[in-house]
Amino acid sequence: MAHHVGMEDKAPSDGTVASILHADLDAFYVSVERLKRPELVGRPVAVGGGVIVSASYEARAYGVSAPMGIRAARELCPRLIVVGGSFEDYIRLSDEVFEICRRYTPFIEQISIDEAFLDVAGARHLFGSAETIAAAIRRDVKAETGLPISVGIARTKFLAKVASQACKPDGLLLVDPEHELEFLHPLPVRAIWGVGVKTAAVLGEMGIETVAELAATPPATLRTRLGKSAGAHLLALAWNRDRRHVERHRGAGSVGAQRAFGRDVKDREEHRAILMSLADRVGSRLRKKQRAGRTITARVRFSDLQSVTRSTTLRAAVASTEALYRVADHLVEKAIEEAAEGRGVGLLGISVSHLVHSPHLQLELPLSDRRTVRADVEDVWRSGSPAALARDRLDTAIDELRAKFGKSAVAAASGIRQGRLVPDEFGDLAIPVSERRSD
DNA sequence: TCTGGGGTCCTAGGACCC
DNA sequence: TCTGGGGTCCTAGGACCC
Repeated sequence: MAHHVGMEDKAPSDGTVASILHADLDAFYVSVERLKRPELVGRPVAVGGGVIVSASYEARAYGVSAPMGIRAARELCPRLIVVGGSFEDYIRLSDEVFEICRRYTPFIEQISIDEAFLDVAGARHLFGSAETIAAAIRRDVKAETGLPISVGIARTKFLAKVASQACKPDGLLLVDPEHELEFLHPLPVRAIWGVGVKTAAVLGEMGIETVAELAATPPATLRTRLGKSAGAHLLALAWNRDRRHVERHRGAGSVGAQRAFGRDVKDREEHRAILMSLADRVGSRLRKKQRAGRTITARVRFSDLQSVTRSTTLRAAVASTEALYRVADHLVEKAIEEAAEGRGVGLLGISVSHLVHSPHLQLELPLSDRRTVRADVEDVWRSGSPAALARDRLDTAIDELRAKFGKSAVAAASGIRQGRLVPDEFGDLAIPVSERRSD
């Protein structure tokens, strides 16, 4: 890939000065809906379909939060206004916001649609202190998009994130390197990024409620209760030891899609229809990114909300709808056989990981005049069996060769049919490793 | 309070290889 | 043939985040 040209991917911050910003849009989806419908301002609003995905601060005051069923939310807040989401708008505005941030520093790591880390260590001589830059970003974002955004500033990524959470909504908070622990230690352990309900419960059993108490716990005790890595990690964070850099270009590690039915489905044909549309979504997103993946995971959630996964790793990466569908269907079959116990299915999901660049296979073809040509083949599988898929691909390749080499290639069409796919035999691509081994 | 859809990271056991 | 240690890869599940 040609992305880094002359510029480091890792940000320049040396960890001694507070120059990491965490910028986080406030109740993002709700804020966007309010731009379109100003009458929603000041009222308890939530964006959601089956469940709440974003709640305004007025709604949060009643205890409404994501993910909560809409009915339950209405019980807490009868005046709640629920609006449907418009994801294209969210993506467009998110892009606008982070483009504004980019005026101040190229060192931006976007971690979700509504938040990003920025390293402004190298930008201070141009624009002023980190605090000045944060204020400018907040001002520009408000003026140009109308959206409120909170910014936390600290010496580490972790603390910047804690700071932005602490100053929400529409706030700005700098944690002075001299007074980090005074800020951090009184907070509840849940304020730590990575401590969820389960971990907080385990810590609670140990009598640990605040970050200060966590910080004072012997490492060995934490390791035995939370695991080696998690224990060490949380203890480090409790002392604000965090050496992670702001990283640009963090490509996704997996791509997936899932769908909940909202009811019990036992019919395999219905499952297949859903799987095909999921495979199509995942496949087209992969192809758009010029990526393909080797490990396919299918998720099945049963009617009682218990869910299982089955996965397989192929010898070569795939990105085609057809291959994803076939592998996923095989995995779902297996999951149901092994775990359903008569229960119906409430959700199906497909996810692809182990991603590599360039999903294109290269085709090596001997022409009838003894020349050999190589061609990249577009990922366009359509038919059913591996053999038929191979033919389908070859046909596509032949079309391309005709366009590239003209009549000599057309005349050599029968010779081309002897072509071999490299680096792998074609049919292998959609066959799980574990099954192939037996032959 | 029974809940969507997109992700990340870690763990543990087993297979397999040297 | 036995024995051991180390490393990598794969699979399944779980916790967490927005």
